[in-house]
Amino acid sequence: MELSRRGDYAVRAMLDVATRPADRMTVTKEIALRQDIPPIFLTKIVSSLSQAGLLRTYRGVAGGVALGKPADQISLLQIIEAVDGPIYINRCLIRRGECDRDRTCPAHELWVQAQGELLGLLANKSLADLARRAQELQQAPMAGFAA
Amino acid sequence: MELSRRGDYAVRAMLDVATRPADRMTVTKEIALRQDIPPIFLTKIVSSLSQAGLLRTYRGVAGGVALGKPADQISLLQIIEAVDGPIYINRCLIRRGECDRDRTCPAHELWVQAQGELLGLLANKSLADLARRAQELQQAPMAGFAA
DNA sequence: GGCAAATAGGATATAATTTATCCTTTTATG
DNA sequence: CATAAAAGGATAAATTATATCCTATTTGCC
Ligand code: SF4
Ligand code: SF4
Repeated sequence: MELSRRGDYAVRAMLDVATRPADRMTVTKEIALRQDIPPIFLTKIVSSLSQAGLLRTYRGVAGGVALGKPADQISLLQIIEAVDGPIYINRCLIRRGECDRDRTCPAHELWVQAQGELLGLLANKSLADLARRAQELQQAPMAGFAA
Repeated sequence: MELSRRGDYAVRAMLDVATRPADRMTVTKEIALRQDIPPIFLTKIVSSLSQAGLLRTYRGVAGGVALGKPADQISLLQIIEAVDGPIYINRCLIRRGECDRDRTCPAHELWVQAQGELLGLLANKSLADLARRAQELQQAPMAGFAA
């Protein structure tokens, strides 16, 4: 019932790329440093994100990674499913018939609903939303003590 | 991101007890048979449910288990948390400060919201709701082919 | 061409968690 | 006292998650 580290890392990595100047390439190792993600592990994650088309990667000396499409066309759901595969909150939601009780199981209906809401939320939240919010949070004045 | 087997079993076991005649005791082994749950594993689950007050258990020859309180006062959330511990969909929701980025992390806010919705759904669905729905589903006519 | 810097990918190690069973004890009934 | 049930501790087995290592490939630049 918990998001994998991979998924959390992937979101942070995408956010890191999205909040850098778009004209310069971002290098995986630097993302790892800034975001405190195990560097070699991150290369795997970047690879998945790249295969999903969410990142574009460039090899070689001046290489690095950049967004594969505009940030407002990348949803959180896409990011997470790119690295963790399809999300399901119970196994009967993998596909119909995966659990042979699903026709008569009242819990099944509940999971269908819960999953729908979760996926909806993630599908409607874009990387651009997050990036915007990230800036707000960074600029936010501290709830300071000295007036 | 997936419910544990334990959690799924727990819901089914509770539902099984809730849909039996309340005057007779239900025996764990029989629940296991009916619900197709590994019997010894189920004893552990029953034990957790009992410690959480959701089941009352009785040892000895005429023993067994019964609901610990009325079915409409038992939420799905209680059942699942009784066997799996507190639900959190990302580790920053375990407690404040668990991830030191949580003050400035835009993803954190998303998880807070998602978790709120999920827990709300589970907290508002009672075992009685499920039991009622179970009866409906059993009585429901098949979407038959022969007219 | 050859070196250096970057991603790609396969294999593998390590750790953590989940699932499940075994064995012994305790409790209650008749 | 024999039997049937739950309780609980220890442990096994399986699965999954996390992370690293090593080699290959691509690219820019001198
Ligand atoms: S919730 Fe019901 S249908 Fe889904 S896995 Fe559990 S038993 Fe099967
Ligand atoms: S979502 Fe943000 S706050 Fe939560 S664990 Fe990930 S990085 Fe930390």
